[in-house]
Parts: sequence; C-alpha cells; structure tokens
Amino acid sequence: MATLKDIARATGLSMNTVSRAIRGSGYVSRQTAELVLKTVRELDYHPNRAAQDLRRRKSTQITVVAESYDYLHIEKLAAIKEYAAECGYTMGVHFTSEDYPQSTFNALLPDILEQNPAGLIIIASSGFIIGKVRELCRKIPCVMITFNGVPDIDCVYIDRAGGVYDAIRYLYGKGRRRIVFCETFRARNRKLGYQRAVRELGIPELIVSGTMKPLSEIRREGEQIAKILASWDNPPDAVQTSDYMASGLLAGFAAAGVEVPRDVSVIGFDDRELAGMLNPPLTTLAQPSAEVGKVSAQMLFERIGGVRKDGPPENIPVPMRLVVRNSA
Amino acid sequence: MATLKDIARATGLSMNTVSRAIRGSGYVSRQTAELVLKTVRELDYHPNRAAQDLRRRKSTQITVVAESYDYLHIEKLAAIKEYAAECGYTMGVHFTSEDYPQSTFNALLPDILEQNPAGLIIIASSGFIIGKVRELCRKIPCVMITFNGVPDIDCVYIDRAGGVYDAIRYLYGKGRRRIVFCETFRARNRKLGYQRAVRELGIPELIVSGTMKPLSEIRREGEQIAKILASWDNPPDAVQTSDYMASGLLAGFAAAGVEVPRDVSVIGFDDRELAGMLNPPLTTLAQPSAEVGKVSAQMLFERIGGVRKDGPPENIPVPMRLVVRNSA
DNA sequence: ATAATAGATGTTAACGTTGAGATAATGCCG
DNA sequence: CGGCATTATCTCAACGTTAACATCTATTAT
Repeated sequence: MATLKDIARATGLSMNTVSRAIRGSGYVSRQTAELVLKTVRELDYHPNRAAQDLRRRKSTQITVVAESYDYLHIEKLAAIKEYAAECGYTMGVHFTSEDYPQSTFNALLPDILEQNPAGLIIIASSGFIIGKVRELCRKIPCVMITFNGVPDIDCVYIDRAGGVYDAIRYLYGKGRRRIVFCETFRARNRKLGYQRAVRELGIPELIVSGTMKPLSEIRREGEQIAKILASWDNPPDAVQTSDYMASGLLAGFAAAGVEVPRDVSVIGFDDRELAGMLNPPLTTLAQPSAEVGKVSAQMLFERIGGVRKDGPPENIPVPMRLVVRNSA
Repeated sequence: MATLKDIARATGLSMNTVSRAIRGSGYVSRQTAELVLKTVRELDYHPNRAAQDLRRRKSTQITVVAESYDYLHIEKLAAIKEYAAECGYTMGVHFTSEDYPQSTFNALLPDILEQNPAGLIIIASSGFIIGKVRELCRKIPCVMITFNGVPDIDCVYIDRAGGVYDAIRYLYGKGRRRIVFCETFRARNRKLGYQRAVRELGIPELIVSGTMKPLSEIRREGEQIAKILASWDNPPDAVQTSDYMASGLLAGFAAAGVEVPRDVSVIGFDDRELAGMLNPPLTTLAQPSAEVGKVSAQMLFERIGGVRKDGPPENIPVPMRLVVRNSA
C-alpha cells in the first residue's frame, strides 16, 4: 500500500505538505494540491486509519453491542452505520449471548476497550448490563437502546406504552368497547399504556395473560386463548397483543368461526416480517427500528462532538407507528 | 488511558519487557510477569489497537459488507463475529443500498481500504459487484456469500438447488406425484433442483410463475395462484415455493376449501420468521444462515492465516435443512 | 521603502506499540 | 574454570500520520 512518504517522494514535496493537500486543510497552492491529488489517484493511495487514529489520539470508529440476535436489529445497525458514515466514522459490531448477557458482555469489554472506539451504542434487551454500562460511561460516551429510560444514562427507547395507548384509542374510535389486552413476555410497558387508555375511555379493563412460553409454543397458546375468548358470555370485540401471539389468535379465531376483523379486531405489536403475511394481514404497532438507530447515533455523536460533552444524560422515547392492514 | 509507558514507569521496567510480559512472548521472569500483570490490572491498562495494528502492519479487524438489509443477515453477522472473536479479530460492518448496490459499494470502497482490514466478507444478493470484488481480491483476502459460486473468487453459497431437490424427493416419499413448483423472484437455482428431481422421479413438471411482484403484493398473488391451482381439472397435491408466496397460498387454499396438508402439501423456502407462525405452520427449507456465516469466516481466516495463502479460489455450497412443521 | 501579514512549504517530534539487536546475568558442559 | 547457550532485560528505531513550529517568499499597509 502506498503511504504518504511515497506520495511525497513522487511529487518531490514534504510529507507534511502532502498531508495538508490531502486533508484540504489550507496553506497549499492550487497547483500543488492538484499534483498531489493526481499522484494520490495514480498510486491508489489510501490513508492508514490506524496511523491517523493513533496520531490524532482518537478513534474514527464507533462500536455497537447488540444483546440478542433479534432480526429487527439489522435495521438499527443499518441506520446507525449510515449516520456514522455521514460523520466520517465506521462501525464495529459485537453480539452478546442471549442466554448470558451479563457474562458475555463483561467478556467483551476488554476487546471493546482495546479498540478504543469513539463511542458505544448498546442495544440492551434486558436490564442486566446497566450497572456495567454506568461504569463504562465514565470512560467513553455511551448510548443505550433500552426498554425503559435509565435516569443517569443516555437512552433511546421505544414508547411502547404510548404506542399501545394510541392503538386502544384507535380501536375505541372504530367503535370497539370490549378491548382485551393479551399479555406476553416483557409486556409491562404495554400494559401500562393499555390501562391508561381504558381508564381514560371508561371501558372495562380486560387482561388475559399468556404463560410467557418460548416462541415456538406461543402460536399454539394463541389459538387456545382465541377459543377461550370466543367462548366468553360477552366476548371481546378487539384484542391487542404481540405479533407472535396474534398469529395464533388469528388461527384460533378462524377455527372458532369468529371473523377478523368483523367480529373481533386484532392489533399486533412489533410489525415483524410475518405481520403482513398473516391471514388476514395484521394491523400492528411498528417498532421504529431505523428511527431508533438513527436517534441513538445522533445522541452519541452529540456527545462525541462535544456539543453535549458534559450535559446531563437524556432519555428519548421514540413513538411507534400504527400500520393499518386488515385485522383492525 | 494508561499506556505501556505508564506500566513501565510504575514497575521500573522497560516498555519492551512490559510488552513481552503482557503478550506472554517469553523471556520474562515469573516475578516480573506477575508484577506487570498486577500493575496492568491496577492501572486498568488496555493495549491500543491502533498502535498495535500500525506497528504490526496488519489489522485485527475484518470487515463485512452486506448488500441489502435482509433480516436473516443478523445470524450471519453473529456467526462471523463469533468466529472472528475466536481468532482474536473484531468485526466492522458496512451496508450497501439495496437499490444501487454497485454505486454504493464503489462509494464504500475507499472507507473500507482506509480501514485496511485483514479481510473482507461480502454478502452479495445480486451479482452486480462481482467485477469489483475480483479486483479487490488482489489487494486483500475476500470471501463472498453469493447465490451461485464464482469460479475465480472464494465463495460460500447456499445449495438452493439441492435443497429443493431434497424437498421434492421428500414430497414424493410422502406419496405426492403432482408437485407444482411456484416460481418467484430469483428462483433459478431452485427451479433447476425441482426440474432435476421430477425428471429423476418420472413425475410431471408443473411450473407456475408468479409475476415477481414486490413483497407487499406477493401474498395477494399467492392467494390467487392457490385459487387457480385448486380449480385445475387435475389439481396438484403439493407445492414448493418461497415462504412469502406460501403465506398467500395457505390463505388462498383455506379460502377455496382446500385443506393443507391433507389435500395439498406446501413446502416453503427460507424459514423466515413467519414460517412457524402461519396457519398451518409451514414446512420449509431453512437457510443455514449461521452455518454460512461460520463457513465464510473459516475460509477467510484460512487465507489470512496463510494456510491457503495463494491456493486456488474455492466454492463451498452449504446444504439446506428441511424444517418439518405441519404443512407437508 | 520597510515592516507587518499572509501564504506556501519544510523540519521535527510525537502518538503507543513492537521487532531487532545489544548487554548483562545465570547455568551447564567439558 | 573458560566457553557457550539460555534467560532476562534494555536501547533504539520504526510503523504512517499529523501538530507545532520554523523558514522563506510574495503581498499589503504605512
């Protein structure tokens, strides 16, 4: 690989002049600049990031740590990478094991610190690593993508409660009055949104709990729950739950002769890939993954850029979007 | 951040001795080594990757370029990252735009070269960038994850033809004789597998073509195709197609009173997240994403490690796995 | 005309690490 | 007990880049 020295030799200039010409940092005559750039192209010169980072005493890479392999992460990663690229940064990625987030995260830390990234974005599905991140923040700018805000850490989180609140009001607007919230894994925030909505609207609070079974079972459970709901004396006219659970509900309602959305509306949660492919296509609350990624990157670069160098931590909720398909 | 110099000062040793002690590269007395490691812990020293890379004249990072944001990529990324971590490498990620793979890839190249990674894994959905990669290979070890092998480039690809071939034989084994192949976007390889199977088995070749519509339309199209198939004088008893198309077929068959899998078996392709959530849960050919990621990383590190330094390019097909659920 | 200013370039020294080579101390063999 | 290998340590230079400072020339202001 060609180096600055090669360009300097080829042009007869000093390395410093060449460096300035390439960086466009002034004090270079037009002709010299052109000569340098021409030579750069001829020798296919690319500056060496390691040397730059070393000399400038800062890294031009940010690191993303994703806790779990959720498919939706790919959109966050892409959004973060895009924003980072605009800022002239590259992106490294680490994954922690879903089963032992804490210990894998700790094991990852030395690697991460060695890379000495300019900043860290941590996608945390659980809350297990928050303590460690709090420590980390003292060494390096960190932003977390979490389920809930965390007072003393920069956080971006999806406003799940608000999303469900909106969904319930949407159903109410369509004339639904007996709206069931079907609880699934990690639905606490959503439940709060549901409860606030039914309280405000003065309609009954109808909560059904799934057993939080593993993903592979949830469909079957949904089918059973649909049958139970259909057999109520005064059956519900709407259900809000996760996309996965909804896929089971739809199958169960179909089997029970209950027509969606005529007899009962169903609104899912997440807008997973499957949502649009169900029968009927599922109306659902979309996780704004790309938006979350972008916002987290913006926050991080505000810290890195010094705009918010030592400002207090911020918690930014990102609103969900109701994707209306056929089920509600 | 503490540096080698700090450790040297604290221990009264020379930087070189400290360096050797940390790297465990011999010629350090037991006591000295212990002293150094203790001091390292006390000062929370982490070696500076940029300096190491610069001095050692090689990077300890590999770069993955993903052409498109396919959800399944996350599994490949995780597998690559895991293998890389075992080899002591970190992973950087870039994404190209799905719409202009060629131009975004070209735009990415300078960034990639500046990072000077030890190797490159390119997940190429299209074939547009093969020419550029061929050039790249001369500068830096590259492995592609492609749809088909490419003679003069290291490639890992999913054996789609073999997967479909196996699926057809599986259906035949279940007594199915009128097996339709429902063609979708980029199904050329799959079609070849289908054709080989029906030829060998001596059953009729029944190919139906979708119009390769965008994803959002494919479900509706599948419903229509199901209706058409159901109305044949001599209707098929099995269909092989993509998961997306299958979601439509299932809905269409249900609407037409055709029962799956009693009247017609359906086997999908990809094992997307939706497959297990359809009604009935879809039997499908799983993309071995994690396996593909791992194999590509292995190939890359063989080149990097010099085991296969200048050997001829290899093309490795990875077999698919038939995930049997309820639809076949 | 002369000093001050700005522009264009060069020289030097670092950033943090490691490899090559030098030096000193220890152990072993004949 | 001298010679040689081995172990433990140190010094120095280099990786490729850039910041700080120095130098020289051309231009402008006084």
